[in-house]
Amino acid sequence: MSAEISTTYEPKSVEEKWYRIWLEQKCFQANTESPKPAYSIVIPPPNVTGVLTMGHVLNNTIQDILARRARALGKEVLWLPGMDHAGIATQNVVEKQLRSEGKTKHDFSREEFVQKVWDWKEKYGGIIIQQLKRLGCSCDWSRERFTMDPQYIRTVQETFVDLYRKGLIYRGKRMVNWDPFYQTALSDEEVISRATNGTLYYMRYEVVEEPGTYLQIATTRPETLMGDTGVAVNPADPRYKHFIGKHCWRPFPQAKIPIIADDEIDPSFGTGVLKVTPAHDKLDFAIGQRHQLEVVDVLNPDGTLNALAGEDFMGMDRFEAREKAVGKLSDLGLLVREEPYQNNVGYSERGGVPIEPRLSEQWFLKYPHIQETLEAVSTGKIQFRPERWVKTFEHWIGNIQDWCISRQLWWGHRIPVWYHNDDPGRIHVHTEPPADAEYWHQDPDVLDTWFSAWLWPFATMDELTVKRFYPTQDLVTGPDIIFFWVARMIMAGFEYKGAIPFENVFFTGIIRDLRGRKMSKSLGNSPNPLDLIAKYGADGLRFGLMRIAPHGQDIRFDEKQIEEGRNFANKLWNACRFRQLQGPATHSLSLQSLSPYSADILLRLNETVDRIENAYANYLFTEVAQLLYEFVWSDFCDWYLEAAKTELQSKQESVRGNCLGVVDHVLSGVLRLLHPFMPHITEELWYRMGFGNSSIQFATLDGLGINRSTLNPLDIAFARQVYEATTIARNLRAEYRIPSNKKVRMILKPAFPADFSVFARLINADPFEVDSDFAPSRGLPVAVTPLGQAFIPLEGFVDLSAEKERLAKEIGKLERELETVRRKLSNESFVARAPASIVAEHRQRELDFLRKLEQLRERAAGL
RNA sequence: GCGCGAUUAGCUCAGUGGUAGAGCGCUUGCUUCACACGCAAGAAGUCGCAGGUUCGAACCCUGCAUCGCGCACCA
Repeated sequence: MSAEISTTYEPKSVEEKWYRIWLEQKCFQANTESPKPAYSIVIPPPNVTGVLTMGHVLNNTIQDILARRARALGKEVLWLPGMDHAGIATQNVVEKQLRSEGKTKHDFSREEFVQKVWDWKEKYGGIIIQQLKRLGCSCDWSRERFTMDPQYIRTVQETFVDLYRKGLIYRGKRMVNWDPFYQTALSDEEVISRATNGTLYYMRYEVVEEPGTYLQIATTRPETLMGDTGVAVNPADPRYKHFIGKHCWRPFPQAKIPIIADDEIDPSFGTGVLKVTPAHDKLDFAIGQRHQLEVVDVLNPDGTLNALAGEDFMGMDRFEAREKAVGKLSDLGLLVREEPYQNNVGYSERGGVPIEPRLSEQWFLKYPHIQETLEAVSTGKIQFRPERWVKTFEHWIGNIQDWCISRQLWWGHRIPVWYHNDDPGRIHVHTEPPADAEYWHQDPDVLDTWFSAWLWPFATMDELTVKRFYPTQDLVTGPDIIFFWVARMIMAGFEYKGAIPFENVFFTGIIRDLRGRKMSKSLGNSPNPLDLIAKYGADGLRFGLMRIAPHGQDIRFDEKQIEEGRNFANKLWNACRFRQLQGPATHSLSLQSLSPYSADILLRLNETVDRIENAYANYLFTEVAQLLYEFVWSDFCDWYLEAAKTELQSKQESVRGNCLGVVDHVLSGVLRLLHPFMPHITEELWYRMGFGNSSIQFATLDGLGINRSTLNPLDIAFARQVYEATTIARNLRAEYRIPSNKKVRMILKPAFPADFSVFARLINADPFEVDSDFAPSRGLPVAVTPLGQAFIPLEGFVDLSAEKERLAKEIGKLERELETVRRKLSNESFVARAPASIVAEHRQRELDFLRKLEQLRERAAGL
């Protein structure tokens, strides 16, 4: 059982070994038949093209902590994993591959191309699943799902058909966000606005009815002027009132266009005159509709200009065309001036190019259950953590627009709609094609990836699993997909399960580099988590990251912190190693004869367990990590184990045994408490130490806390006095430049009779004498401690002035502290209004300071 | 323009009314029989600024500044 433990923990082999065993033993499989209470969580499905990022590490570590904590609390846990087919991202990977071979998707039929994507997926997809396993994630892999599994596809199609029949899905010609790079429509959420440096061009259009009179117009997009079908001013603008109803000349291709009045025109912007291009701007389109302006679309789907723009522009890219249009205006003497201008331009999230507002025929969804969704979050039926995201959520819901769900891609869920070849108005909306399929053609578009993702919490579950595990308890995700995913899942939950899909949503922060920049591939500032795992172990990475991941705040990543995680694992390893060198774990906890130090550590363990409980209740994972770190490193290793060495070396077997019982109790508890954060090392030590015969992940936390009434408060007070005295005495040693490993003679003039052997050990005093009648000689260095005065009889000369100076410094410090306390106590309002306990505390402090001062002054006076 | 967040030691960050904290880094001393991925001791902070509430404010309120994020506008 007790194989020898090396002095340095080597995570790699241990971590890989345990993960393999866990899988073999099916430890993570959820049992629908289990009588235990259910706990479930669904993974935010990573893209099938994805590789593990620091964001994934954070997100999935938190989920694993929740899952493993739930197991420790006796729950039947389902952590359901899977992947998203990630429409654009995946299609792009394959298209890129084709481009490198000098081909495009149009060299293949649609079926062939889709097959190629599947081939890619089988061969390279899902690397991230292996990476999540390396991280230690306790997902039920037997239930791994993909958003393009046959069953999932079926559910998506049924949903589409159902919503169509309910009238919530409809087809329409509307202004949509068009990505000219991928040549597809996008939802509003996929457009990100970026401040962009551009130019505001001032040009002039001649008024037809008044030759020689010009209207000045400011625009950032001169390349669309060929699509202008009107010029608009504010009806109340005195500068232009008399032009309303007249016309002006569009310079090229030359045409008469009307001057109209519309309230939406802001007279203070630019010149107060807007050129109206209904085909290429949302506002212009709306104005055009109101005034029955013609719609002239001068752009091709790929962002080049078409024949309507004129022959000299035809085929030209939109940004080249901008230069050319400016040049042409200038040549015609119509360009007045240009000025630098910063405005926000909508970019395609995926394509990275400016989007074009474009009029096109698309499928839209009217969101269901908007009101219930809003209420679920506002009333806290679904808890957002941190809560502040509720406001963002409410704002979005309040301004919600219909969702454009069709995408002009090949990879994805094909829209289950067929149009009759002879009469395109006749449509067949069904999960199955029409019986006389040869007379029909299917809609070429696929659905937005999020249209499958919004069904994730239940579309991944069979009937029995839904019954047992839906709704889920926790969702862990980034706030960047609050609209894309979180909000929509709630609506789908109401629509199809009549219930919320999850009770809590934990929003993680974003991991940034030390300069505060988002981590990204292009910046090259994102460390590879697998390199970090190789260097520090998965447990080290997990713990290190959790210790710096404040509650929902962004995180500045510093590899030093991960190193700390590794060091902590090593500390734990060596604490266990120390215990193991003391003999086998056959000692049980006996509360009958606890030493003061044992009583103290058990109380601190109790307090730590309580605080951890409380931190978990509030999803404060960083605090849990911090509490465990402090307890293990400081309370247990630095203080308790060092104090316990005296008992462990006792000749009395019962003293030794009692102490080992406490050490085992605390260590076994610590391993169980740490397991959610550091699953591998805790499992390894659990077995090595002989604390259990089955996996630690199912070990409950029962019996960890000790009934406080069995812990003698006087014992605990004494232990703390010893610790305080130790620090003071060690400080004195250091002041006198005595190396910490050097044994020196010390004499304690005790304040009260007690067993001071542990004190002697902790301050490395040998020989150590206790002498109530000790009469120190002049200038003998002293540490004034709660246990009494500890003297170091130095060999040879004693530097009187040095000791004098040292005492004066200490006295000065104490006097300042005393002064602070006294000032407060002499304040009548303080004594009258502050709670009695606070006042009493201050009084006690005053007494302590006085007592110590008195002793120090006495020593100083004797010099 | 509206909203949200941040501002605490050189660095990364804890700390929601009662003596300013941790780790790293720094200084000093230690291969002390678990651990140098370690041990001990130490230096280091007008808690962004200005008001207010309170016996008492890093913490609550108001205003401001700087940085970041989101939404809207974007001719």
